[in-house]
Amino acid sequence: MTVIFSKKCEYGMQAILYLAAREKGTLVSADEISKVLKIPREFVSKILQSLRDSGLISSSKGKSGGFSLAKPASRIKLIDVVAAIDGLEMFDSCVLGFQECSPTHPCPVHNTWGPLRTQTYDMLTSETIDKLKEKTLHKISSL
Amino acid sequence: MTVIFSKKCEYGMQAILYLAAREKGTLVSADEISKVLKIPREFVSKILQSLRDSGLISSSKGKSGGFSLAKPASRIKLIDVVAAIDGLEMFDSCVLGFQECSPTHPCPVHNTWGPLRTQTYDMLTSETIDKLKEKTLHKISSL
DNA sequence: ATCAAATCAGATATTTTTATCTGATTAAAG
DNA sequence: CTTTAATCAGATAAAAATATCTGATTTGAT
Ligand code: SF4
Ligand code: SF4
Repeated sequence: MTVIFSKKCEYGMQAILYLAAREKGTLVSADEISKVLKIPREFVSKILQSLRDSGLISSSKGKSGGFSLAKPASRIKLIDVVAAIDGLEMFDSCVLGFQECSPTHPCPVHNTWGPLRTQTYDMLTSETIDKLKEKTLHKISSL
Repeated sequence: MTVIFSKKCEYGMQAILYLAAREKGTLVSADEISKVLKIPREFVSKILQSLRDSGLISSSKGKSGGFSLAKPASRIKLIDVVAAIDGLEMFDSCVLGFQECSPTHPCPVHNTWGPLRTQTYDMLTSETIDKLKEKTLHKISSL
């Protein structure tokens, strides 16, 4: 089973939250992120590379290189990470796994699942990651 | 990515809903379920076997054998299928994938995700599958 | 008795996800 | 210029999820 998002996506969200919390213009290495968030080093490294390809973060090579947000935290939302890694299809698909999905042929849990799905989407869309900074730092302090 | 539940679990929910909708004491073969719900035959067969092991449905072997609910549809809920196949851990875990989870160290989306998770649980828990019968039939007619 | 149609258990295969390895490149610092 | 610490791309490995196969057993109908 999974909890909505793939590991890649979860780690990606954690990492970008960490970058936002950590940022004062500084570059953060994959190694640091790996240690703080307890994510396998090479794995998070690959995820960071893909987020860079998506334009959410940028990177510098060489000694004292690392990663940083590609734009202000006030302009990045968690949904951006989801879109970049897992894609947004889940917000159009049925929780019961039925293929067809239309208002005229709702699945049996349509009435309750529909609104929940929308709320989940809103949760990822409404707040920019700078707003989540404090809570991220508090959370990380407990890892 | 996944949409909360594994394929096995989605198929299991579909199958048990179909059994509830189809039931007039009749036995339903794995082949019929496979064809109606468009699920690979051998795969749904395995899933049905595991639901039988869990005591949710019962089966008869031999010609004109098949599956039926082990108890009245009014006493089965979708959460039973989730518990039997995927387990209930998702309702205790973090949408961002953080390991530790406690009210004192909430993850950054705690305030919004917590209630949503509870609502999702409620959705699967509040209605018994006989209540979903009509909508299931309508849904299936469109496959 | 034989046949046909079904479940059943266990093995196997395929695909996807998760994770690691290898070696190349880059750039700062000594 | 050499060392060191980092990203990078591509290949590979390991694990989990998804799907199929194989042959045995059961049971109703012919
Ligand atoms: S919950 Fe409603 S909208 Fe979503 S797939 Fe089912 S029928 Fe379609
Ligand atoms: S959402 Fe809240 S309860 Fe759930 S894991 Fe995050 S902190 Fe814990």
